[in-house]
Amino acid sequence: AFSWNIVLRGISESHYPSEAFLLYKEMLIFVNFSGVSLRPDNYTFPLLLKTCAKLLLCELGHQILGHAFKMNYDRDIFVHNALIHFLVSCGELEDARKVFEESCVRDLVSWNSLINGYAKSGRAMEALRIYEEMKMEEVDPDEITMIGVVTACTQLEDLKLGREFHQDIRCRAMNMSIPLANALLDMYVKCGDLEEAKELFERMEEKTMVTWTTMVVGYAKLGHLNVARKLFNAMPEKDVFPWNAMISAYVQAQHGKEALSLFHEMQAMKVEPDEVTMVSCLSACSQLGALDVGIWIHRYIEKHNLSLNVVLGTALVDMYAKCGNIGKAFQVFREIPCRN
RNA sequence: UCUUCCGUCA
Repeated sequence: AFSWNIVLRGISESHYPSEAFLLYKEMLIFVNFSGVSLRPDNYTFPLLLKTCAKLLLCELGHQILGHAFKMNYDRDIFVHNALIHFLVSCGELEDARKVFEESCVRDLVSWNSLINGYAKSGRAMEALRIYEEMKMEEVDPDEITMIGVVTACTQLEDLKLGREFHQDIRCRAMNMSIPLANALLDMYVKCGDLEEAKELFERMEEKTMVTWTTMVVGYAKLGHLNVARKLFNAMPEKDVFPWNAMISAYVQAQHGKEALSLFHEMQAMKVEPDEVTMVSCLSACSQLGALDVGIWIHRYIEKHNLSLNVVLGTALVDMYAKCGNIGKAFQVFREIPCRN
């Protein structure tokens, strides 16, 4: 099982994680030279559950869980923690909580899975409450715990509490990982404390695209478009996220022209636009009455088979309507699945 | 070889 798990892990981190399930099936029917069949072990199931969580395959996850329990891995801590994470990802928070509470095996990772799960699902207050419980039970938080509670502060726009956590992190001399620094940065930005964000940003010796994008968004949101743009230009590398951030910043500031010119620049740099890019650019077209670009985007969407969901559909309808082509607007409107 | 973390949209 050891070598199978290694391959399984590789596949899970690849571009085609769903292949992992095929390998798992093979694993179940595999019989080795001596005629001994292979058993998935307690490392196999967490891997599979994680992949289910990532792909939101709730049904399949429950099936795999059934296998794990049948093979008596129902008391394995890694399986439990993976299960908590899986349930949280499927939005089954109550069940995740139940598994956690009824679990006879519980460690820091279990707490982290639950806290971060609640925080990511937008239930900040509950995340913080669980954190309090954790401290009552005298479990020491680590930097991953802190990411969860800082994220909760971001949602609540609770700058005061966020600062307290930042202080805690410093006092306990916790490892300031990049994700944690990014989470703090995001907290300061969303709470409107750009000064603190800037200081932290400048002190970070290692920065990722997330770090830069967080700052770009921060300046843009407060209307400092030129500062945002300078940061954007200074970025050592850019994937679709920063491009989207900058484009949408221009759109929100009613600077449709700059938005579309960035859109062109982005393509020149060979960055693949996605659905978010399209929505922003369509808004820009609406602002400018740029029907030609709008039609071009519409074709692009069709050519690349980007799914016409409500958001994208609405943006298209809006673009056609505002650019004066009501007939086309109606036509697209009728094509939108599950309208609201 | 196992579990937990960050940024963009009408």
